[in-house]
Amino acid sequence: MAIHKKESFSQKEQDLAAFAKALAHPARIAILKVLAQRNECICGQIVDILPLAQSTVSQHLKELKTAGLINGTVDGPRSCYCINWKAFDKFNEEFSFLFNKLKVQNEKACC
Amino acid sequence: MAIHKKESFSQKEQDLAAFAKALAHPARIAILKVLAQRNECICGQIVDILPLAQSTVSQHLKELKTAGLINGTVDGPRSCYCINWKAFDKFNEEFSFLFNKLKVQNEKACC
DNA sequence: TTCTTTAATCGTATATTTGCGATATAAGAT
DNA sequence: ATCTTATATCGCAAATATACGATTAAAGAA
Repeated sequence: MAIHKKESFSQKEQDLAAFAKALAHPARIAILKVLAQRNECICGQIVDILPLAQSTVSQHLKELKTAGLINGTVDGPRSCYCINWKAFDKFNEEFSFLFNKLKVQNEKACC
Repeated sequence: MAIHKKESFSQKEQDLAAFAKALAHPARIAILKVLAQRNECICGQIVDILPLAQSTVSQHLKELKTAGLINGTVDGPRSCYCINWKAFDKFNEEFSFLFNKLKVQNEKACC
């Protein structure tokens, strides 16, 4: 592909895309669902639920954390994770700003 | 990676992930923004705005269309696109159902 | 100290995505 | 019929993502 052009887009566009990207895998959706239901979880509990190897789950958790969707803290030999609701709120807002606001003013018939 | 395991997740998880995936690139966010602002656009107008080749834009449009985020109809030699607001509403709902509802009941302190 | 438990990271194979030029297609204009 | 315009598709190269086993790291238990 030669060169990636992601940088040529606005920061907001990149941020929204990055958030969406973190959600763009069913395993990560499933992880978030578990965290939402239980408020917090250690990695092992998630490994027990998902049909994936420990290393794979750990990698997905890392991506979610890097993207800012979850928080994680070390607790002895284990790691505790929970959803970063503030991030969800922020992106929900950005998303609405970009689309829903515009939607109201021009949900006309189109092609 | 051997085998893809996406199939082992629930349909709703897969659907949400697929929607997010369509949003997971700044170029596609930018395209949606343009469509939201102008209600409808032909491919060439988008090509003029984005810093990408015509073939690349066409590919992104195809992905958005396949994922159901936009509608597209042939209009003589050109193609007209617009946002499929119904899809946005549907996924907004799914998303809220999965996360926001749970959020209200347990936005406790966590790790 | 050594053993066990828990999780992160490394290395690697494979699949998918991104991007572009070139080409094909389709319809209106000449 | 040929030319022009607008877009889709093909073929390819490079970058990323996905998945897992093996290894490492870190801390509590024996």
